[in-house]
Amino acid sequence: MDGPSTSTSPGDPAGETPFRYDAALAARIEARWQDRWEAEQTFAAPNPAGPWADPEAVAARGEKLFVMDMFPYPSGAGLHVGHPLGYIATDVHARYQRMRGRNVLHTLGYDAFGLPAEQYAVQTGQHPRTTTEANTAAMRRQLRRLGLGHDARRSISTIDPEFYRWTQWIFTQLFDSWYDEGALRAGGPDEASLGRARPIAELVAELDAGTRALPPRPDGRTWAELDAVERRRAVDEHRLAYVSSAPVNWAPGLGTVLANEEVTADGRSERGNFPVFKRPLRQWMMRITAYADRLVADLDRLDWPEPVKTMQRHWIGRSQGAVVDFALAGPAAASSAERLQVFTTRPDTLFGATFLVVAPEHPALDGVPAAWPDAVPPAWTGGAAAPADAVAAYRAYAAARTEAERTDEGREKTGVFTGLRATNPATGEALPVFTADYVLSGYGTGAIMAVPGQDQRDWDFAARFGLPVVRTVAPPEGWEGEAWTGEGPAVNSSGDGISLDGMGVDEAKAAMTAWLSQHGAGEARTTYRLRDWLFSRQRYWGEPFPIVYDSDDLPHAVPDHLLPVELPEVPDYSPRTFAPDDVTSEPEPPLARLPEWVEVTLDLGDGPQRYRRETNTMPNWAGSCWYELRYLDPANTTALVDPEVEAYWMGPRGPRPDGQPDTGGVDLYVGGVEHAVLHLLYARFWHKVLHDLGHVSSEEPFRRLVNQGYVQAHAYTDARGQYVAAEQVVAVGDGFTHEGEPVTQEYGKMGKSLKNVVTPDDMYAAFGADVFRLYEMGMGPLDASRPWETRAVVGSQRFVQRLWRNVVDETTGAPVVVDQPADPATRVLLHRTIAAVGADYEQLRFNTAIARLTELNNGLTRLTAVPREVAEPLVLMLAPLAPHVAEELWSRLGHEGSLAHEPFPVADPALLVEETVTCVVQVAGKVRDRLEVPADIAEGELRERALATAGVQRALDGRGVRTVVVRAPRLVNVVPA
RNA sequence: GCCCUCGUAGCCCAACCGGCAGAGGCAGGCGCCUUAAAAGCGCCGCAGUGCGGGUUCGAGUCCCGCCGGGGGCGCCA
Repeated sequence: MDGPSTSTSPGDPAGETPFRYDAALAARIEARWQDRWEAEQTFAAPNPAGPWADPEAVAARGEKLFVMDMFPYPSGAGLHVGHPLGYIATDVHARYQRMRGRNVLHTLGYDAFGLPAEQYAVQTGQHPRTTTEANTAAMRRQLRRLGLGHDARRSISTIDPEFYRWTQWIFTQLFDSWYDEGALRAGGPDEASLGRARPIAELVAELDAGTRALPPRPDGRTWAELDAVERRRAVDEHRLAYVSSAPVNWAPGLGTVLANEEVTADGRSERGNFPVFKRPLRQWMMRITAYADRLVADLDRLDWPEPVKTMQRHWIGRSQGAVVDFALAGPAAASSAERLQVFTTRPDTLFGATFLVVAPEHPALDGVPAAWPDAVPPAWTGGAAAPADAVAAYRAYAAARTEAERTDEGREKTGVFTGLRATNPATGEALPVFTADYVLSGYGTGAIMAVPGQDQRDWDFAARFGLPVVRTVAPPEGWEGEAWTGEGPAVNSSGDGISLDGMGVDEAKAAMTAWLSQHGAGEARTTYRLRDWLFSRQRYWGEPFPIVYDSDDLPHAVPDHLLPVELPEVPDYSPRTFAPDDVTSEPEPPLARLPEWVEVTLDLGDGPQRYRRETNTMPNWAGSCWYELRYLDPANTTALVDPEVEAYWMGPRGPRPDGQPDTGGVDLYVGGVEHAVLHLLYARFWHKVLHDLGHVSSEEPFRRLVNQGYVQAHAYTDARGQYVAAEQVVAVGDGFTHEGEPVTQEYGKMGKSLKNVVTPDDMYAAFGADVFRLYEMGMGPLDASRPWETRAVVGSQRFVQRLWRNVVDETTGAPVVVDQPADPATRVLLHRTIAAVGADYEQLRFNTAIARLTELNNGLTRLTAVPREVAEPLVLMLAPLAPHVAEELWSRLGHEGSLAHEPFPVADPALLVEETVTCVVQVAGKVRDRLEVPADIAEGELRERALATAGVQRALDGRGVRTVVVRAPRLVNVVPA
């Protein structure tokens, strides 16, 4: 091993200690080991089958472990010290488990398609591929310098055609599938779970055979009576990936449509903060709603942070209630609809429904009466001469509002009478039907029964329009508020063969639902807040759809052998954007500007035909929906993953601790909580589809999820409120100054705009990667956010330096450990440390593991000579956290190979047993004395000795003793009379 | 408005099933080494756990109500 010959450390200008562990020496050690790991493929994980099949190597290792990070987006901004936090944590876990003998799969890919990459490219005037690949290369270099023990062979990039070939293939699987609600599903918590995806060909076969019928059509025709094109259109409505013309989120300022999940609560785009409008546009959708129930239910079988589960449950928003049919009455009989169906979670309040409200987009509004009925209050008509005029005016008003304006809660209710009346099935009363934008077209049936007595929104509307209120749940004594939404006995709720009066809410709901079913006026219904996933984007930098349209405008999947559909070069990759508030603009995908690409001749089985390619691209979530599977078998050219390989790394195991069947999935997935509903919900959905279709054995992609906290940093503003460079700020007394001027301390995310960025490269240069890793892991628990403090990093450096000096001579680089046995106290300390550190690693408590290792190391510092029997296990225990310096010391201690696969030290149980312990003697819960007692002391004896102590006698001061609580051998509590 | 989280020493954090509030680090103080210095060495810990109640022999830990920080949802019938 060649020593550093040319450079000397800053603290050693004379060059007398060339082997002092400083940043320069760390840099040389780290580079050397990184090269060696790469050359020796130290972290390559063998596969049991597939192109890399090496079953003997698999058999030679222990149980498998699949560890993953949420892969990075290679942005142009580069990394700051917050980004690697999770990567270091998974690396420590993976390295520890590798030393425990596990066959560990850990790698990292790049999520490189998407809007920000495209925007960055547009800004810099370069092709997105150029900037994205440069950013990826820069990030790879920064992360390699960190010493992550990844299997580099398995790294993927979503923009690689060999990768997105399979993204497109999965899309064709979704396109070629439908969800059969009635099909039996194997596995799952219940033996006879129903509902799974099936190939669309099976649906066609069943329709052909007559064993399944289409849902009733408006024209009343059956499958057999349809022509070929009509049949295709009917089938297309069942696909999991389908084209829809429903209202979608259109952001003119971005030039693209967005998924619900990408629109913020105030109705703007998450990217760019542009206004978003609801527009009916022809778009690709994913039928994620078919999986709503399973996506909720299976959360119970995942080891995920409770907040993430809660967010997903909330987002899916399962609510149980009933649909109720109201017959349309009077002049409206002319309209096409005969009845109006509403959804309610409170069927028990039906007797209190005094009017109905439909969304402005509701189809019933197409058939309103020609004239107002007699005696219509002027306030209801909106000043219009006839219902059709009033409705048209209101629809125009609603359409011009953004989602945010429509759903602003503080706003006064608006609406207009439709001229329609509908009969309450319980009371027989004809109720007026209004349209109002507080009712949403996409939820439930787009129509509600308004019960002002039990719903504040309805109360507000009723108050505005002078509508009656009937309370059907008695509010508590002295209630002076408006709508009462709580518990109470039902009142005013008797009618045709039913009385709910006196029942509690739950009982009344059940009784009313049963009555509705019996009378054909409604039934129980579960609805979800979750909507289908809008999957197309009018963007360049994404996966092209593997779809072509024929001369009848019917979509066809591009066959497997023609995948991937490569993203073509375009003269201009910028999307066409519009004024942010230009509601009437139409999306224009960049790919549509390439007629020679769009028009294509293909043979899809019936001879060469002309087809037109789909010109939308996929959203940037597509690649992250399944990338974990490709890590398993990245070289496989015949399948996205070999089934045996998938079963090995991700397949279900035995029952969970709670007795439910295991879902399978990645053993540990670490990432930020910001992906709680987007990526994690989409990925679960695709995984379940692949599971249903038999491509994967696991039911879920990620069995265990941990959210890492954020690294935040102080930022400073001057008197004008401008941010100043945080690194130049000095603490003065109670405050801070920048170039002598006082500044104000703030706290927030690290970023250019706050001028408080610290990069990993800064840390490598000043301390080296190992010290940086130790500092990041030592700051606190993985899931806690913590403030970055560069000046505190020196603590981690001192630790490594002390360890280095305990093992190596700073002048010669030779080991200084002795082969004499350790003294008993040191040996006991070592074994207690081994036990504690092992437990800490198991539970990802790296901060406390570091504390224990520091404690042991400090203990060795006090010895005149460090025994090898302590130094070696200490080096091994430190290896997951600070792998380079550990390898270096291991090597200087005389070992040939890497320690990456050395067994982790095991504590000697005999040395963990304490012979004597300190017993705390309390009186009335306050510590009054202490006793050194044998660890196995009998309860009775301990009681006697405790009562005899001076402290107890003094505290009792003559009082008697009521009871004595003895928790041998550690505690006695004397309770005075 | 509802839901989820977190409040321990100047700062970051430990404290297992309720059982001595302190493992580790930063900063600070004292001393050592040094001509001088430090990213060197050694030593130094009275904060009763945000506030107020409660349960218990005993509460940082469990329960209730507030206060403060962070996050999610948002007219979803």
